[in-house]
Amino acid sequence: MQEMLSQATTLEALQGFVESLRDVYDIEHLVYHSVNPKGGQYAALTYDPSWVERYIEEDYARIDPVVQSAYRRFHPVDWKALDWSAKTTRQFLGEAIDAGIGNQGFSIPIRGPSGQFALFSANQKGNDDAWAAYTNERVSDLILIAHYLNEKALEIEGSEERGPVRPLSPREKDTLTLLALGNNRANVAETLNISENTLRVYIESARFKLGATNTTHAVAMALLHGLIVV
Amino acid sequence: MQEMLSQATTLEALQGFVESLRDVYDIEHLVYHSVNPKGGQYAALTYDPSWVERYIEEDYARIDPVVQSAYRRFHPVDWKALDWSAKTTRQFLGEAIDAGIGNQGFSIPIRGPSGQFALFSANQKGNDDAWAAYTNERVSDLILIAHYLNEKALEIEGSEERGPVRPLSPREKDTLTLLALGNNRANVAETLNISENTLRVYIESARFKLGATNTTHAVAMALLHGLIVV
DNA sequence: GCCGCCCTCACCATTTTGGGGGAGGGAATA
DNA sequence: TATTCCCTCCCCCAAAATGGTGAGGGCGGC
Repeated sequence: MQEMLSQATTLEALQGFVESLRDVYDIEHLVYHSVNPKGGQYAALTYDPSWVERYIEEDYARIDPVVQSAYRRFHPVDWKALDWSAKTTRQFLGEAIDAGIGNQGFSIPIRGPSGQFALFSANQKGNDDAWAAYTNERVSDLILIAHYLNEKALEIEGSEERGPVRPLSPREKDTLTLLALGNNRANVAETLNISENTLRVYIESARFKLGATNTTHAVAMALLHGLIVV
Repeated sequence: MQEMLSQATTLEALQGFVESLRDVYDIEHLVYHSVNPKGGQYAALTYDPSWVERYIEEDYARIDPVVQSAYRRFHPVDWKALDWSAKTTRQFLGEAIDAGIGNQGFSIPIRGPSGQFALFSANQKGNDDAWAAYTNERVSDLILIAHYLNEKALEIEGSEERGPVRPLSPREKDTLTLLALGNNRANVAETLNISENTLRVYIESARFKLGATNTTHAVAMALLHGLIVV
């Protein structure tokens, strides 16, 4: 199976890979869904194309409780554990079921550097017990698949989503870190025991290196690039 | 093995688990190393305690090329592929080898929401070929272990590293997102087709919800909490 | 129906940032 | 040795952000 994946060099091939996986794993639907930072989405999945189109058209990722919940979790999420109570959520659920998505499912969140985020989901119709048995048996396999699939997808898409940036000097890192924590220039300068004038040089050079238009932008970019850790 | 892990309820038990894993996998050292956002670190590992102490004391995570490189990658990293040329890095390497760390190794980066980051590394002394054979055989197992180990560590530590925050309204998200991209208030207001005065209300209410002292802080917090996606 | 939250807009004084200069000493690298 | 960063400091002035306060309409939940 991994040999098959390693031969995939296009996103279309990934799509085919996911489809064949569905048969191997004897499940109705498998979905690899990459939510790129820039708002672009890519998916390799077994859903009905019309549902996919609608999902993207309506930007359902914003209300899809699976996406929203997985985005702030580490563990794989069983769909049963989600909150489906909100009105918009119930409506979304109704549409999804009409489109043939199973009532049982679980999703594995996958993260990369710079905020890359993807979901690998398996789902089908069925009762709770059967589903619990299935997930219990398959979860390790699916975690690994999620991992390799994401690795491959990033490789194909070109993982340099955010262009490379010049590394920051230690002082620049200190500066942006303290700014990210909510300090203003005066505070940061005091903390670092330097004059505010000096501090400004660091901020501006960091901004220049990052191609940022202002301090907020520079801090956001430094965080997203993993250049500073708060 | 997973049963053994599921019974671990303390960080000490995790330590024991990692030690027994080392024997099962016939390797010199295994290291689970969680780098918490706040700068706190936790590790379950098989290194010499004096090296661990020194590592923490000197804050070597800041210069350790394994940590630095893994932090901005998705794939597991083989230590051979790293850049060991910088002076401080070579010195660090010398100290590490003196402390008994193997010359061959690889590390699997693991990420959670809100910027949680951990590393699971395996290493030992040996030549390149033997190491390549070992990693090729074991990498899938180790990826899974890394996954479960991190899941368990977060569970034990309490994964609410950053206190919960009130959710942001759609307009607040829009606002912070556009600010994170480097727009100033005037631009954002124009983009959203609202007056700058209105925009300010969103910024301030977002700041209030997040407990942020200024816009930069609010944007940084929103990014780290996964409340906005840029 | 009331309460809370969201969306929208306004004004004014003050504080904070940004733009654009210049300058010296030190460390590292090519 | 020359060049390139890095760290440190200074000045002036314009532009932008912030703090505080007030206010109306809408929607959804209890």
